[in-house]
Amino acid sequence: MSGTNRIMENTKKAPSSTKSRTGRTTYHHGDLKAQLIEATRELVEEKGPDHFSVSEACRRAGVSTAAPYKHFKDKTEMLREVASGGMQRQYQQMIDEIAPHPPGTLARIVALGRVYVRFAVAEPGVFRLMFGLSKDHEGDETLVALGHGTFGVVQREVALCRGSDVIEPQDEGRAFLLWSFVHGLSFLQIDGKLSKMDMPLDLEAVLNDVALRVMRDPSS
Amino acid sequence: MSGTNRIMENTKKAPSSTKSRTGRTTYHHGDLKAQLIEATRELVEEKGPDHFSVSEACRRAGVSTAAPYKHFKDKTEMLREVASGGMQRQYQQMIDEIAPHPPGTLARIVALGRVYVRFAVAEPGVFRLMFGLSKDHEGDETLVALGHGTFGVVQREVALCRGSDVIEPQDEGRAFLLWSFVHGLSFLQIDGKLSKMDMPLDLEAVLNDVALRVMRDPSS
DNA sequence: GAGCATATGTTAGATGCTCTTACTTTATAA
DNA sequence: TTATAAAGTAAGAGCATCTAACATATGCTC
Repeated sequence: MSGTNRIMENTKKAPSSTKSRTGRTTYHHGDLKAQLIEATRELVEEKGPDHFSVSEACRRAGVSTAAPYKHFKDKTEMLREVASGGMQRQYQQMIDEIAPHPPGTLARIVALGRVYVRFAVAEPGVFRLMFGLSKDHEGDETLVALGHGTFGVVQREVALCRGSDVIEPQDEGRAFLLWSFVHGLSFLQIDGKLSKMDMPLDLEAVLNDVALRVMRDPSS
Repeated sequence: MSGTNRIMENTKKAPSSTKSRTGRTTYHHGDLKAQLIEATRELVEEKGPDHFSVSEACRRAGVSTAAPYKHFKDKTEMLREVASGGMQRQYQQMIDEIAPHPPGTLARIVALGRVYVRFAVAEPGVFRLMFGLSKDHEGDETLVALGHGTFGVVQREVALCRGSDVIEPQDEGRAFLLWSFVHGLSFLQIDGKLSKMDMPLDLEAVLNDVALRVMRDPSS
């Protein structure tokens, strides 16, 4: 009588049931890959990208430490999944944030910067993963494509702000200045340099100031 | 080659002789702490701050893996020493680079930015250590003090550029904008984001552009 | 000098991590 | 029913950090 082991209740197909992270009743997990990615994301936020450990993620998902290697090549691939998810989330937030403002206005430029910095502050671990240790995922096509997509939005908005539908070199230059600035601001913020320097930050004011300075004709 | 003086002079006692990193003839090393810091610095550059290992540094210095713990509390203290050294080097480079230019000129502002970015590109590992993983050395007074010193130079130069000897809020604001920008530019550069975006960088041009935009009166 | 205290090495090992190999269990579909 | 693939486990190799106990050189006091 072989088939009547522990899964008495599952008479039909009824694949792995439980989704609770702790109490698993069946041999197969059912949703391990997604849960490992989520556990990785949480741990990256809690401990930082450097101190994330596969073992800890396994503990949280309630599986052995060997289990992830059926779903991921190695530790860096798990991190890459989280980075990729972050890129997509950041992109979507940008799209959502500029939507309410009329095209071609400074408000849209400011909105892009706001999303960038807020994302970094809200998810510093993932942000650091996305832009920090490039060694682990420098050749990843997906991430590069996502980065291009996001930066493309910035370039388009800068061109629109100038009243043009096509992106020209000056737009790329301005977009680059904006990117550099919010990128630096984000890192200074999440690394606590500003608080250490006793520099309170009025984000909206600074973003407006920078947007104005960058978008203005330099020869005036 | 300072610090090895006593060894040669003292003919009688003749303590640890060799300074070659590999072949040690005596039980005691003679200059282990300094050599461990240097090995750490090299490894941080070669493998990045995250992939530095104490064992590897020990191998390079030719000592057992337990030896460092007579000189450093733990791994992070070794890294902190390297970070501290980097801060001092960066500070000195700034002082040297602005010296040739007349006080109160934009050229000095540009020079500060040039040092910042060039340092990051020349020593990306140490730079990342200085500004990246704050978790390991966020409470270090020495590093905070060094940071204050460096940023103080920027503030002073900005005020001078305005024609004032005293630093006022507007100077702090401008210094902060400059810092954010070169900080972001540095990270984008060393993380290879610019090359991936097919964005060649004319550092001098960009620094001049930014210095002008930031130092200019925003209400013009 | 002699002898002790201290500084600075060593070896051995506890513990934790990543990742591999070999094996077991379950789901699917012919 | 049964072959096969998918998805888990256990065990362990290899490397890491760090501690403890021990060994040796240096420096200080006499």
